[in-house]
Amino acid sequence: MKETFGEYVKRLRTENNLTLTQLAAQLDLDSANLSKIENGKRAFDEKRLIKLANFFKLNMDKLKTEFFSDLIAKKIYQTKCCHETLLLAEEKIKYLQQKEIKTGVLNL
Amino acid sequence: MKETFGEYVKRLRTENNLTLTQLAAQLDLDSANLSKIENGKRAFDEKRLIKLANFFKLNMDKLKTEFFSDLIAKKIYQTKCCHETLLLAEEKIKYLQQKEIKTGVLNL
DNA sequence: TAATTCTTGTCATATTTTGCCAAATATAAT
DNA sequence: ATTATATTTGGCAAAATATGACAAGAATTA
Repeated sequence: MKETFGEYVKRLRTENNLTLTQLAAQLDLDSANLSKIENGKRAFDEKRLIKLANFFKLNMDKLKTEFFSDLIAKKIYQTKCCHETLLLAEEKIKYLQQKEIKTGVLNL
Repeated sequence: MKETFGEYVKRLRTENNLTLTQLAAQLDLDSANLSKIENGKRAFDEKRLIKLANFFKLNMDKLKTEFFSDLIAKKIYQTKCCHETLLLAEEKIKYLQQKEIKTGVLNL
C-alpha cells in the first residue's frame, strides 16, 4: 500500500536519521511547517522539490511522479467522484491536448 | 470529442438563446466574468452549480460529473504527468480511502 | 526529570482569487 | 455604413487563501 507525499518525506528523513530541524534547514523551511507537511496539514511547495532531490540524491523524475500523483489523488479524493467522472476526465485530457495543438495557447 | 466545462456552459446558454448578461444574472455573476468562465480564463465556483442546475433543469449528479471531471483533467494536464503518475495516483486514492476509514479524519 | 524533538495554534504578511467597472472588439439589425 | 447589442479583455480594490515565523504544549528519549 502506497503512502502520501508527506509520509514519503517523513520516511526519507527518519531513514536518514535526521530531525525536522535538520531537514527543514535544507529545504528553507521552518521545522514546524515541515512537521505539518509530513502530517498532511500543509502542502509541499513544488519549488522545493529540487532541493529535496539534491539533498537526498533522488531522481527528479521519480520524485515528481511521487509529488504530482499526490496532488492528483487528493484532488480526485476531494471531489468524492465516481468512476464515470474519471473516464470523462480522461476524455477531456485528450481534448485539451488537441486544443493546445490547434490553438497554441490553452487557458486553464 | 468532449468539451471543457466552460464550453459546456456556453453551449447551454447559446442553445437556449440567452445572452451572457441574462445567464450571468441567474448565476449571481458579472457578464464579463461569465465570459471569462466560458473561455476558460476564470474558474466556475462550485457553489454556483446548484443555480445552474436549477435554471436549466439539469440533473445535479450529471452536472457534477461534468464539473469535477474538468477540475481533474486540468489538474492532470497542468502537471504534464505521465501514465505512471496516474497509476500511482490511483493507488494513493485507495490508500487515502483506507486511511479515512481507519482514522476518521483525513488531512489533505 | 531534563533535554530534545515533534506537534499544534496563532498571527502578520504575501499571494491568489474574486467581483466589479470601463474600454475595446465583435456581431447583428436597420 | 451606422447604430445598437453582445462579447471579450484589462485592470484594480477587496476578499479569501496560503505561507513564514514564532511560541507554547505534547511526546519521546536520555
